[in-house]
Amino acid sequence: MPIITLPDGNKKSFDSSVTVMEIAEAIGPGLAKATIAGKVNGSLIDATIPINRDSNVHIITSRDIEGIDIIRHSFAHLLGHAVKQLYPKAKMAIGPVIEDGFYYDIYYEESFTPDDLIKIEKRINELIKRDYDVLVEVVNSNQAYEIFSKRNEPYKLQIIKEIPDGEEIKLYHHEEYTDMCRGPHVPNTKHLRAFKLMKISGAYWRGNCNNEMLQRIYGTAWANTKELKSYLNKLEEAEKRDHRKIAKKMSLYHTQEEAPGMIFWHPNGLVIYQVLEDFIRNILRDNGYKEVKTPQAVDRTLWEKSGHWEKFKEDMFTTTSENREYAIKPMNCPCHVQIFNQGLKSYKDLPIRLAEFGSCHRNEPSGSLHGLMRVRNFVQDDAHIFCKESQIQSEVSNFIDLVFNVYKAFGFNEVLIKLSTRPDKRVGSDEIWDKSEKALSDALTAKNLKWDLLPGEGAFYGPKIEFSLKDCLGRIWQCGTIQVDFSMPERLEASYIDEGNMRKTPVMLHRAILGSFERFIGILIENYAGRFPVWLSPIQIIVMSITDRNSNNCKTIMNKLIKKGYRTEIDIRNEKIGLKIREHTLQRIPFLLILGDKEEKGNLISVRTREGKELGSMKLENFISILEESITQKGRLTQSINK
RNA sequence: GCCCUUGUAGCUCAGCGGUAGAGCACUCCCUUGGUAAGGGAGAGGUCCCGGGUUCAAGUCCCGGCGAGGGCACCA
Repeated sequence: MPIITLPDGNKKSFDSSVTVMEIAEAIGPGLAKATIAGKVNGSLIDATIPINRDSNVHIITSRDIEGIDIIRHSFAHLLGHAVKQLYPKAKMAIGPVIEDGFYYDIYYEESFTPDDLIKIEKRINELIKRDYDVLVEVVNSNQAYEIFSKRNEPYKLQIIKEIPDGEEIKLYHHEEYTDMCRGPHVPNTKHLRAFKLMKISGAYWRGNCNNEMLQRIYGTAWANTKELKSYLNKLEEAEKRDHRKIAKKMSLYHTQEEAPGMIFWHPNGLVIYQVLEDFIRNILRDNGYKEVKTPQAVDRTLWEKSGHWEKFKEDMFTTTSENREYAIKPMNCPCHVQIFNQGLKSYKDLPIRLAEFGSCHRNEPSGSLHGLMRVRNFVQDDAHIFCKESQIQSEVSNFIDLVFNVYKAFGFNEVLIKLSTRPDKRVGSDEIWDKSEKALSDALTAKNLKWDLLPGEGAFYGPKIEFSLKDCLGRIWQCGTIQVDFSMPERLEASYIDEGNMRKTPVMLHRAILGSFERFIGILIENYAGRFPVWLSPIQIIVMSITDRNSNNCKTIMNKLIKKGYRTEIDIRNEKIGLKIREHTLQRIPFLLILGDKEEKGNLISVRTREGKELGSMKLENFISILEESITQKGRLTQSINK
């Protein structure tokens, strides 16, 4: 006699065990029709599985987030149903839910092409129309093993082998197709309507590159076609923000075959780069850092000492001279230790903070290169803090504040924080790792920040905090970082004299705020869709003439602005003002000045913004104060004259 | 590095066995026009590189290189 309590507090009692679907039917046929699954005492359950005990039940429909996830998960099965009909020899591996959709990893001898995708999509649509019931069956692992042996699904068998004995396994029958899953799933395919297969790619079985490569089919799925359409629209819009496309249009940089993964910065792009560098340089100076510059190529023995050679020799560019082998530096830290090592240091000198905008080369795998986001030659706003153990906490804490202050200037509203702990392949004792991991997590906890733990993802010399930002398609890129390193100073024989006149090894903190300029600029381009805040804008002002008569006046105004340090260009072509406005608006220049006879006579300028707002005629001084205001504001998220 | 896709004019792309195309940009001419495209003419291509198939190859096949999307990697 289960008594069911609904979210609104209403109680219903039933004579015998009851399913979520039956509860929904008891409430109303509309709800029953919409029922996807239930949340019983907090855990999700299939709509057709009986409940025997008194329970709190929440009926899940496509309006719940859980409901959409269930739809996506069931779509993965439906994809399996279609694939096995079209390609009976395919072996199904795993088909989980991901953000916005699902995928299925499949082994199949021939490779799937985009044409196959269309075929599969068509078959799914045919299956959908049958509105068949999805049947759940609970079995034990022996039964499951037998079933998937018969069905000749080796990957499923491998998964079953890893499920502890005695644990129940749920099978979901989609007509003749059977899949295995924790569930829950939709009770009927009528809930599966809005989907699109998106792409195929390779994926290693179990994510291990020593295993065979499977074919992964990605799909997106939604509660209804309206949501699907709006998602596809959003995607299309997001793709327009792609930094590679915008950078080409704005002539920020280019790459070419002869230098894969390396950037040819054009004048426009270098402006952004230099503004950022100056910005950071000032911040470092104000925060007790000293800037240094170290060699580009260093003898291999130093990298052997630091431990990089052993782990990364394949990933470094090397060069030789007179029988000596050099590595083009992949990072600055060993060189900074060399600077620290010059002269005897006292505990009174610590912390010593050495910063460098050092150009580094890493021979990244070709498949990982991605526009500005992942390159083989980059410059970080890198610095290393040499300090005593007792100073770690405050250094880390101050650094976190610094990162957030800097990021605020760009107006980012989503910074992801991750703490990565000891990897399998590492140097240093467990005791040291315990200490460093604790130092980092304590600093984060003390600031009340939300962060994710990534076990095993730390650097080989120490744990790290990462500050990541998202690109236009939601891909996550690490930018800022702080890493504790007890090992490298020791390996490279750094030391200081402590209070007791003893030689001690300092702790080293590796840290970067922006990370690589390349990546950070990539993120900025996508974040602003190329409409840089005025302080970063490659060209801040374009001065345009109405007719040839106004050319000289344009030049005069331009020169005045350039003299004051504003990045200004002129357009005195024999073209109509409408065309000039269009072109420079598309070039995302924040301020467009229009100079005609009227302005010349009144000693005025006419100002228009790239957002299409006409600010009217004004004196140059007035315009400069508007300019100053927007430059000072940087990219902070407050009201702007441009918004 | 692995899997799939892809590489044609400065840019965006069409052509997919039979003498290289469009729009925009560019050059020249006309137009001096007031807040997102004025008009006309012209010039521009070892169709990524190297092999092969064919009477004939941007077009089909193989190999390389680059790029795009994933996977793996990421000091």
